[in-house]
Amino acid sequence: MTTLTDVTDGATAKGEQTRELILSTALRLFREQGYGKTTMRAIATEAGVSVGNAYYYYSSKEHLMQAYYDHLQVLHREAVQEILAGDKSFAKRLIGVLRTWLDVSEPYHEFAGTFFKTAAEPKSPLSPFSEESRPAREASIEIFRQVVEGSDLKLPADLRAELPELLWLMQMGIVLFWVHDDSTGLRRTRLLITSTVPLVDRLLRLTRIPGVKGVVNDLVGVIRQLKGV
Amino acid sequence: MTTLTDVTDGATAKGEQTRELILSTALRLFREQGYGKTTMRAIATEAGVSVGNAYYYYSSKEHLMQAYYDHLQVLHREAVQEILAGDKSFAKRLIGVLRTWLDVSEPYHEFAGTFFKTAAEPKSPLSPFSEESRPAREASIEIFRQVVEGSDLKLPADLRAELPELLWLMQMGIVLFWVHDDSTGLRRTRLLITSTVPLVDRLLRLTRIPGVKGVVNDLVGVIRQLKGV
DNA sequence: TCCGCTTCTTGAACATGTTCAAAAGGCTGG
DNA sequence: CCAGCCTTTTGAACATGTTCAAGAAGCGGA
Repeated sequence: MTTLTDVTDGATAKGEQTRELILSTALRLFREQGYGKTTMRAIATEAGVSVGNAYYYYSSKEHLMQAYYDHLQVLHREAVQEILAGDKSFAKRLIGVLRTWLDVSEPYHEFAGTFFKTAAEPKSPLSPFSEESRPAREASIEIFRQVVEGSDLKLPADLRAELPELLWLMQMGIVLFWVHDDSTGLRRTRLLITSTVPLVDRLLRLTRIPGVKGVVNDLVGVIRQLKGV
Repeated sequence: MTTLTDVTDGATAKGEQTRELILSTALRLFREQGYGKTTMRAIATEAGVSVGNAYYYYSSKEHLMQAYYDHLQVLHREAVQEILAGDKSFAKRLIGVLRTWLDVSEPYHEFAGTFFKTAAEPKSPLSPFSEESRPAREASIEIFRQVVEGSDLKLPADLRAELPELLWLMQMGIVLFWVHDDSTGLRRTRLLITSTVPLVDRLLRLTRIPGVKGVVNDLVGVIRQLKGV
């Protein structure tokens, strides 16, 4: 059920401690030397346990990555509350949320690529679309729901209902870009955000124009259809 | 220089033969048992050569995948000429090209995920955005240039110039969807194509409306900026 | 023909993610 | 305190992608 862990039933306090020791050691090594160069043996040795023990808690190296991702999720959600409590402008809220994600994730940028490599594989439970990562995904979408709800944006109800998920998809796109971005200070990704958000904002407000509205309605229909089928 | 091969200088006829033997054996095994379950040892044995010999021609298992991808590219380009010579309707041309890609790629759908897994990793030379796959990418974009050029679509010049690359991006999106699509007969991906293409078509024709035009201009500007920076 | 150079081929060795049977540790009811 | 049972831990063994030093094969020129 949980995405973070593989074993939770009958867990012991000692066990929990070991699990966290392994995770924190792994994340530190990932940060220090990258995902690829960190071996399971190194993680185990550094944490003072055996290799098999690491596998007892995390069924693969990639699951350790997944755990990191969930961790980021929580950090993001927390870091974003201030912004969501303040501004009412839709564009500002969206920019704030996206930039915060960037800030929170920055320390991991170098090896994040490896995670999204795995995430791109459909069968992998680590895919952002998978059943297993549903909780994390929904938590993410929830943030965008807050972005929309608390904003000044006026929209037809059906589009408004669909929007959070669309914004999440937009974020996935930005993440994809971010992963490939090796400009200093992530200049290009920041540029992407500051230039696309106002566009999205304007585009959404254009939905009042009759001709545009028709297209948008169809678009929403398509998305619904694809989700259902 | 080439994307298909690692060693080309001073190649012998015999050498070329071995290279092709290894590639065709690999592709066959990939198709028969999937990418993951096909070991380099199996490929070598089946081809009647040593493991090291396979590595002499293809510097990694993933490069064998890359070779398959280039192969698909050629098949697609050829299969698409008939359509491009016929219809003038932009929507029909685009649908035709996308569907043909689907048909050409169908036999490999099962293990294609593994390729795109790799492709999603930024540093990988197999990434569709990488320098190494530039030739394949440009060949792909060229197809979409043909789609636009020979069509009845009337567009502002700057958008028209940018459009082929945007359509290629759209195809990347569809591929991403396709990789995740396990519906029978790829029903969902086909649905995605038949429902989004008319939308794109309508959206493009909307660019005459002043308010929309402004947004589109900005969008083109953003894309240019991001490509340049 | 023989020498030297490049091309090609080999297979053992290596690195590392993963598995598994066995043992150790710890808890609870009797 | 013991027996039984679940949790935790171990490390050797395994699978497989990859490397590499060594040799074989081919070829062109003297």
